[in-house]
Amino acid sequence: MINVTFPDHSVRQYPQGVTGLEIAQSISEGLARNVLAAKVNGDVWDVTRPIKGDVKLQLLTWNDTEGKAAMWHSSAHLMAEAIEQLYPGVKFGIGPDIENGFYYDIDLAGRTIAEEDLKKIEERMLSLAREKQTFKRREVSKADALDYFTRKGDEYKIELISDLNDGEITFYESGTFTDLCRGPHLPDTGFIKAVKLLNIAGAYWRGDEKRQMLTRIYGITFPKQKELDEYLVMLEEAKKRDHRILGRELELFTFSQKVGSGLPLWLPKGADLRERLENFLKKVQRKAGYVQVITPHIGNVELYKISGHLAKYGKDSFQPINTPIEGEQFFLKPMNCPHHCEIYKSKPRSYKDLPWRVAEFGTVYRYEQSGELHGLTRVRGFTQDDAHIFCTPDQLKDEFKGVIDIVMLIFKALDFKDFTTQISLRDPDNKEKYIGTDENWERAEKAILEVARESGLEYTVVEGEAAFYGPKMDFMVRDALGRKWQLGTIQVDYNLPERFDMEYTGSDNEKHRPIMIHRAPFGSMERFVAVLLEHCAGNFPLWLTPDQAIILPISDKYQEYAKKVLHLLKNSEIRVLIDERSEKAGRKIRDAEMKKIPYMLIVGEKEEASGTVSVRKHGEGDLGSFSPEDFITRINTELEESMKGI
RNA sequence: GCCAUUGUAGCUCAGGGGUAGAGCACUUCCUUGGUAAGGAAGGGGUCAUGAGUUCAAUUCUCAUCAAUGGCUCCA
Repeated sequence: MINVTFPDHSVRQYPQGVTGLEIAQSISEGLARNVLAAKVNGDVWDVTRPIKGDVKLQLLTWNDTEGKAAMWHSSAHLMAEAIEQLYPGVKFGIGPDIENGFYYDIDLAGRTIAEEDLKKIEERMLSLAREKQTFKRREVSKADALDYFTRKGDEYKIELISDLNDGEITFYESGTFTDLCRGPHLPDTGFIKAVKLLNIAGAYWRGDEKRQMLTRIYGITFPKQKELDEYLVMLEEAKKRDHRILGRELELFTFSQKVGSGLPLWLPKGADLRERLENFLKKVQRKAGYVQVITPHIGNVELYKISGHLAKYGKDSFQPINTPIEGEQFFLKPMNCPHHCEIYKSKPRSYKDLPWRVAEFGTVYRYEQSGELHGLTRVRGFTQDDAHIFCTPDQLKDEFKGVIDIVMLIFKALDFKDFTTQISLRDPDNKEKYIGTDENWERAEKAILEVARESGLEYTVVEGEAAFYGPKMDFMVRDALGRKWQLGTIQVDYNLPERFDMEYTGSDNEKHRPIMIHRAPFGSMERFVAVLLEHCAGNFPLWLTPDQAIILPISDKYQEYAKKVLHLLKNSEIRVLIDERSEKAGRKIRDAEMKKIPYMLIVGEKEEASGTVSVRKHGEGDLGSFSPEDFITRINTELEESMKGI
C-alpha cells in the first residue's frame, strides 16, 4: 500500500500502482468523470499512469490551469491526427498548449490550408473525439524513436529527438497518430466536446528566421459547446474594444497611405486627449524636479557614430537625409538621448547640479519591419515621454526609485491595475552582444535589482532581454486581445556617458563620470493612448475625455437657451458642445451614448422655464434636474475626486 | 522582412468577364418631437495601384502597395 496525501493534507492509502483515475473514482463518480490530469509530487501526470510510491496528489480538472493545459495539449494531438488523415504526408514541428488553447506547427509539404479547410479539420477532430481514443504513453529508446520518425520521414521530430537524452523519451499514441511527447494527456479524446480552429499563421521552425517556415494552426477546445460559444462571444466583445476600431469611431486618430504606413495622424479629439495626458505628466515631472527641453527631429550622423547607434541600427533605420551642397548626413532621430547628452555637455557640470533631470516629449522615427506595424501600438513615428536623469553613483538608487514612483502614480491615476513588471538583464552567455564593460553592467544590474526589491513591486527577471547599452525595468500591459505591450521603461546606462565623455566636477574637485537613466513612464504617447483606449473601452475618465458634456435641446425652440447653458459651462472650463440637429431627443441621446460622452444635458421647455438642465450620465441614465451651477459643481467635485491622492 | 488571408462609397459589407449595390453616415426638404435610431428625396465609388490575358477586366493572371493574424525583430 502507498500513502497518498491530498491538497487538504488528508492522507489515504491505496494499493501500489493505483492510477489517478482510480483514486478519483474512489472519491466520487463525478470527479472521475471530470479529472483531466493529476499533479503527482508537483509534476503533472496522465491520470492513467500508475503511481508507485507515497505521493502528494492533486487531481486536476477543467477548473485548474494544468487541467486545461492537458486538455489543450491533447487537442493539439487530436488536430494533428485529423490533419494527418486529411492531408497524408505532412510533417509536424511542435504542438504545445498555450494560454488560450493550443497550436501545431506543420510542414504541409507544399500544400496550403485555407480558412475553409479549418471546418473540415474541426469536423474530423470532433468525429475522432467521439471515438474516445485513449492516449497511450510509452517510453522509447532514442534509437527506436529516431527509427520511427526516420521511417515516417519527419525531419523536425528527428531534430527534436536528437537534442534529447536516451531514457527520457516518451511517445504518446492516440488513434492513428503517434507523437514524440512529454505529456501529460487526457485519458481519452472523449473529453473534447467543442472545437474551434481560430487562425492560420506562419511560424519559423524553432523561432529562427533563417529556417523553414511552417504553417501554424491555432485552436481552442472546450468540454462543453456552451463554453466555446461563450468564449467566441467574449472574443467578439474584445474585438470591439480594439483601439483601432475605437480610435476611428471616436475620431481620435487615422492613417493615410499617402503619409505612410505606421505614421499616425492625430485627429483633433485625439490630439486634445494626448495633450491633456502630456500636461498631466509635465505637472507631475515639474513637481519631481524635472526640466523641459526641446530638440530637433534630426541629428548629424556624427552624433550617432558617437552614441554607437549607427553601428548597431544604421542599416535598419530610415536612411540618412543629405544636404545638397555640403553633403552632410542627418538621421531622423530614433531616440532623444544623444541630443540630451549634448545638452548636458553644453556647459561644465558640478556635483551640485546633479541629479539633473531633462525631459522632452520627443518625437522619434524608427524603421520598424513592415509586418510589425500595428495600429498605434507599433508605429514608425512616435512621441516618447522621454527624460534622462544624469546623476552620481550615490544618487542612482534614489533616482530609479523616484521614476518607479512616477510610473505608479500614472497607473493609479488611470486605474491600471493589471500590469506586470519585468527586469531585463543581459544574456550572461552572450556578452559580446552588448556594449560597455563587465564592471559597469554588474553595477547597473545590481542597482536595479536592489531598488526593485525595496520598492515592493512584484516582478520577473529575464536574462538576455536587456537593451544593448544597459539593463532595464519595463512595465507591460495586455491589450484587448491579450497581446502584451511594453509601456513604461526605466533603463540604466553607463555607456552613453562614457561615449559622450560626459563629466561633472565632484566635491573633490576631480572630474567624474555621471550615470544616465533613460525613462519614459508612458513609453510612447501612441502606445499608451492605444492601451488606455482598450483599457477603458473608449470611456475615458472625465478629466481626460475630449468632450465632457453635450447639450441636447429637445427642439429647435430651445437652441437659444442651450447656447446660454453652453457659455455658462464653457466659462467654467467644462468641455461641452451642443447637438444642434433637428432630431428627436431619443436620437440625440443615442448618438451621444455611442460617442461615449460622459454627460448629456437635456434642455427643453421645463428646463428653460426653471433655468435648469436635465442630466443624463453615459451608461447610467437620468440623474434628474440640476441648475447649471450645481452641474458645474458636480463635475468639479468628480474631477477632484478622481485626482485625490495623485 | 517571412507565411497566410484580405483590399468594392466615410463606416460595415453584398455582388460578379458586358463599366456597381445595401444599411449606416452625409446633403436638402418635411417634421419641433422629452431619455438609445421620425419620414422623404438626393449626392457620393478609376471596385487599392500597375501590367498582362480577352472583343470586353472591378471580376481571371502576375507584380506592387496597404491592412489583418501570426513568426522574427524592436535603440
